[in-house]
Amino acid sequence: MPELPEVETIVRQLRPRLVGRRLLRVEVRWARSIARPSVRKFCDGLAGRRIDALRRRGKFFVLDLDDGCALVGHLRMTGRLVVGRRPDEAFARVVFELDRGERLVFSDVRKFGRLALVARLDEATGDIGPEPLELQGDWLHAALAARRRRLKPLLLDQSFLAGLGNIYVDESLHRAGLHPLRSSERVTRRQADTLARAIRETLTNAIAAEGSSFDTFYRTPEGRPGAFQDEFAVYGRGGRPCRSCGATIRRLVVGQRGTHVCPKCQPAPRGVRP
DNA sequence: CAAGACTCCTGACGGC
DNA sequence: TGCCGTCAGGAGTCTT
Repeated sequence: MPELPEVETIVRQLRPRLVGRRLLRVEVRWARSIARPSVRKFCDGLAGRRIDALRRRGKFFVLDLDDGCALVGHLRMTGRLVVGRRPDEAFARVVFELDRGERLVFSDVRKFGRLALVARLDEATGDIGPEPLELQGDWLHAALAARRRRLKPLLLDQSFLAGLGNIYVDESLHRAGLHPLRSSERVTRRQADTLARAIRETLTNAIAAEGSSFDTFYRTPEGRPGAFQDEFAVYGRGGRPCRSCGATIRRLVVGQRGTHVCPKCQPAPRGVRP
């Protein structure tokens, strides 16, 4: 579920509540939520540590600890982080006891989310691409030309660009007027500039709206839903009129992912029947 | 190297 | 009301 704007919102809201606090004890209720090291070493390694910083890298959140290690997590589809004295969390998978009688809870209905305790960030994230908020057209153009892939799966590939998911790829491609099946190597320099700007603007607007919520799952740590779902141009709007041109938004499947496209704003590449 | 199938999980929703 | 199929904001692995 959470993509870059949702993780950024969570990090911003939790930062003042977590930085400087101590982790007293860790309880793991679903062992596979811990990616590494072992559950035992995870709990032992965190007990007594102070949180020095909270930040984001792609869709990962990172708690830097006072011993130089980091608690790194990925929320995948349904993960959440909540802080409170008695957080109401029916699906708690990992519970961290903090000082001052509070708890940090990692809850996750579908159990896809993962936490890791690592000495170096890339042990948890692997080799991931650059941050999309700093994306520049010249780099993007060269990177697209170096691959021969359809735009949508490439933009979803975290080793190419770190942070975009299904919603924001569809929204960014619509904003840039590019079809998700367009071949990456055929994107012109000018189109790459437009796409880079569309990605930055889409994400910036989504962060300003505190992300997107359209079911019971994503809530900011303050408990509020995001508001960006009200600004969706195409995502989840199949069969409805495009807000820019009035054409009917189409839903197709690309790389096993639901994909939303305006046939007029995003002309299909050669050989693709719209 | 690229792309598709399948897997990990649970809950919500539509149809019958 | 109940059962069943389908779908979901992610990503790793294996096969073609």
